Amino acid sequence: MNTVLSEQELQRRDALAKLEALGIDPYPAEAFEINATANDILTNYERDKLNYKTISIAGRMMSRRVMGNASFIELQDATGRIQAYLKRDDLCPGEDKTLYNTVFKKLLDIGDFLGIKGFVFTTNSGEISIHVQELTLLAKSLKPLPVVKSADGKTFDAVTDPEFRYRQRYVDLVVNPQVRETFVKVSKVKTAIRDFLNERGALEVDTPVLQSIPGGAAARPFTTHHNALDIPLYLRIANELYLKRLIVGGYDWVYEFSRNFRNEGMDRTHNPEFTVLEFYVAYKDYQWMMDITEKLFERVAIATNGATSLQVGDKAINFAAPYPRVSIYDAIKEHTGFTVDGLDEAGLRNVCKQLGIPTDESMGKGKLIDEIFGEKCEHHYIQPTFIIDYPVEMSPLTKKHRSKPGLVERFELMINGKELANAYSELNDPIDQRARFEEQLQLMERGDDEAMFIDHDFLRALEYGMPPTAGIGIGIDRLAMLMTNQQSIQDVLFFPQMRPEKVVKQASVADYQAQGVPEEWVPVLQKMGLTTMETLKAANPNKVFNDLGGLRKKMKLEIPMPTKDEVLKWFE
RNA sequence: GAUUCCGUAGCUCAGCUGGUAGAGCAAUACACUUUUAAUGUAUGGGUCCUGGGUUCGAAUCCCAGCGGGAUCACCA
Repeated sequence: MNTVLSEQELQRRDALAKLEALGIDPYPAEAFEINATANDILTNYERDKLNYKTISIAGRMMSRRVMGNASFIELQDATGRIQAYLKRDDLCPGEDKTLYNTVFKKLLDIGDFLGIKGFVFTTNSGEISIHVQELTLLAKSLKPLPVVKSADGKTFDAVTDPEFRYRQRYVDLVVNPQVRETFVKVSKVKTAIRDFLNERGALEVDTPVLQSIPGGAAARPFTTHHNALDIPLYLRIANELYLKRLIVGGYDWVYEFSRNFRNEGMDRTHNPEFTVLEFYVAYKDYQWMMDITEKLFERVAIATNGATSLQVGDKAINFAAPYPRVSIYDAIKEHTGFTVDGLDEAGLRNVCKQLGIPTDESMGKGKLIDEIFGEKCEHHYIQPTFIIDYPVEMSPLTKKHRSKPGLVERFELMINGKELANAYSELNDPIDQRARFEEQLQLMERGDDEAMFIDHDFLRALEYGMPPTAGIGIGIDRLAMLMTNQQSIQDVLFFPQMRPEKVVKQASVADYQAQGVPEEWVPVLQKMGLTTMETLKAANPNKVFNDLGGLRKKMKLEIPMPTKDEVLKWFE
């Protein structure tokens, strides 16, 4: 990040000063009353012209076409862009034409926020426009926006650099309307889920983000420290164990949009913080959960895109319920030909070897089966499919299967070759749960750094009794990616994680003054690239003195030259 | 973390086997008093990501670093 001002930034600061000199506050405090939006005018004006005789609208000026005593600008508000027409003598009915000639033409810039009052009309070339009668500057913009133009569906000079777009998302949102659209859809996904759950009597809750035991999932947490308590705390990797405590407490359906944090790699589908919707329902099982899940996804698809069918890349995905249900063993058999049902650890390792899947000593039975599925099966499930009945070893919080020994009542929902949701009949036998946690401890000792810790308070809660419960976690960011047809998680998060930007270290004006440099010469030294005291002192005093004269002329500064002796003191 | 590609004006991008840094938009000034990304003329604007090296000479070649993208690994 460079803090030296560019030519255009200096011009805008100059315009700012001139506005103030004219008595115009570039950042007025008063509210600006609005009675119309761009989209409202464009969609309704033609059939309701009488209602647009005295409109008041505000937004950013995104383009300006001056033609002598008349001009056209484009105003962009939250709903879109509309053209406005300014005529000098309408804007300035009296003798004083300053507002048009100076303020509008010289001192306003693309990106400024304006409030305009006037009436709507249609131009000769047929474009619905606002005839401006009053113009108010609402906020001056000091940094030039990238100018993106478009016509006939073609876009010119669009800002596409991902680094620019993610670091300065505000600019991305201003100049790329389709990005604003994407995030509106992301919001619709969440609203649709809330509506769906609230209609059925679910209770939205909040549980701790700071946890002393990061439980409920297998992942590496971020660690932090609480000063007053003097204890380590972890940012949550999941909220599962807290929601189940609430089921113990007597609620029968709770949900939370949980911001989770995992200290792992980042890529197109992983951000260190991400959102998972979890919900838990008393007296239900995973069969019921599959029924409700397919209804939920169907609802979300309709709410965000208006249809159950959705084109994602080159694939059409159909969210209409119901979805097929395939056991993980059947899936492996179908896609590899191997029957892994009943195999022990050594047998599974052998299968992995034959399939060319690398294994290591820390992997238990569950992990091995997971590897085979992930490697050979997962990507085949494009249409929504429930993969069900997982081995007990990979599911330490899941109830044992009612009829199939060695398995648990669990499903994952696969869509477009990716896992979108994970759900199960919750384990509510406290004795069994304690034993499962202890197995996790053994995995940890074998070197699995993602195995779970024992949460004794959670076990105590289970000992008071938890009703049979079905629970699910749905990856909201990935669901949003799917629903908005985005390839990268960074495109459905407003501010994806980035390495912090380097701020170019720069001396302040006070630093220069302390060195004896008069304030008016500071910009000149900065122009020479002498932006720190170290570079200044290391510079050749004779050359600096000479360059001062040259730049004084070039920058059109009307300040007297310092003497050479005065300049030499800057280097002491 | 590994591999690979990229980093040039406010923005989008050219810049060949090394020879004084370029265009369009944006900006400034003037002209034109008119519309549909696109009026004309002129002007200003650069730490060619940073630091080394090779060379008479580096935006260009080499090395290292920084930042980003993509692929992979881990995971949701």
